Amino acid sequence: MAKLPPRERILDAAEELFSREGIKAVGVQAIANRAETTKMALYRHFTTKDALVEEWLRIVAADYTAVFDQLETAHPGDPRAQILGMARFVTDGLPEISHRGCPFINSIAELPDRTHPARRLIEAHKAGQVRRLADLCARAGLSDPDEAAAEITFVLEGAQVSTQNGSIEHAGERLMRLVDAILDRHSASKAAP
Amino acid sequence: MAKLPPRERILDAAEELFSREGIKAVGVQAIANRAETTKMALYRHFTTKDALVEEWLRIVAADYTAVFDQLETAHPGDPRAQILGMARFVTDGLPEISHRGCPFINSIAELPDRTHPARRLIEAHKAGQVRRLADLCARAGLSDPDEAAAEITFVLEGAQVSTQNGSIEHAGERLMRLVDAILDRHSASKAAP
DNA sequence: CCTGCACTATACCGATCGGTATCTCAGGAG
DNA sequence: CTCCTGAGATACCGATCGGTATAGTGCAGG
Repeated sequence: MAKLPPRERILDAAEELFSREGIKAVGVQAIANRAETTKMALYRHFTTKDALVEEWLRIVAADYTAVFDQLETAHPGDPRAQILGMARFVTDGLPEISHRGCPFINSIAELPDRTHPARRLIEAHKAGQVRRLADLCARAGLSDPDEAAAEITFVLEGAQVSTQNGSIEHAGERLMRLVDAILDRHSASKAAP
Repeated sequence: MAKLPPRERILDAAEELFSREGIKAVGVQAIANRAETTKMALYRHFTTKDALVEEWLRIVAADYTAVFDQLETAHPGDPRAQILGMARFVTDGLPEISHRGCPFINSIAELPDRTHPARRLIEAHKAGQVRRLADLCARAGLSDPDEAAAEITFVLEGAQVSTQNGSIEHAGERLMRLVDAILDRHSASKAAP
């Protein structure tokens, strides 16, 4: 078992602990322990705990963006398939996320200061996702792309929240059906007055 | 200006600070200060900080339940109006909640332990809300009440999350339109195959 | 007056927080 | 062999955490 370099081990440990326990609940010592290194080493790679939090969220955001990119190459010229692919990605992630929750939603709850770099990163990422979704909706010929993108965003977020608090059964399938219905409704709205 | 009794002042201070800063970010000393009393008085009324958190969430949950009750008396025998009233209530709360977020969603992010009393309270409350919503959907004659209630729950939660992270404009109106569309779709699904 | 009670004020407890200084020790250069 | 360098481990820093002990204060009822 070849160890990864210290920086990667620290980021892996941060990913695991932050997403499982929350940001404020996890101390840097715990991260260092799990990464099988020391606090000193951690502070050589990250100036402060906040910087580590920010870097962790940056990686998570990049992973989501990568899914968008991957869907674009998997379904070129088929924006509707890309949108449904994003919904499918969230659906597939629900069981794993179950009761742990979305890292962005959870983290923003612990970052009430809107000027905090990590929070700005989350907000910029979410805004980018919505913009990209609206672009896909426009390309899919929907009559009101902004509205459709907003509605789809609502249900994607809501499905994750409801899975976390355990209030909804079969959240995945319901999410898929609802996204499909939203797309249908915005496709037909111009044709059936 | 007649002061409220200490216990009420403490709960008011907890409401303000917990919902604004988060649970772990607020110390009992800060709550006591804002309530214009002392830590000692606080621990006379609440055995521990967790107990105060739980009591706060119990009150917030009761407020939500009271809205359901109030809508029932305002629109007796009109379940659809009650459902739309609930959506309107969330919509009207969005500007105030703006960037602060829903107390339940935020708190559950800081309570990863599912056996924690406060978390159990939140989960029980959310499950009750969904059950009540499904009951209204059934009374409104929708073909699949559980599905409709789940979908409405998704969008109510999602609208709050998206408002908090600032990614969606006009979230309120979009929420209302989407809930309306969901109700229409589940009303017509049996009549138009 | 006095007694009792609820509340306040303050000091303190051990633990832990984010962050840092110091100390140890391996290994290459001469 | 000595000397230097630099990374890793340890101890430590002040601050703050949740929670408590203790002494004082205002006010009711007898």
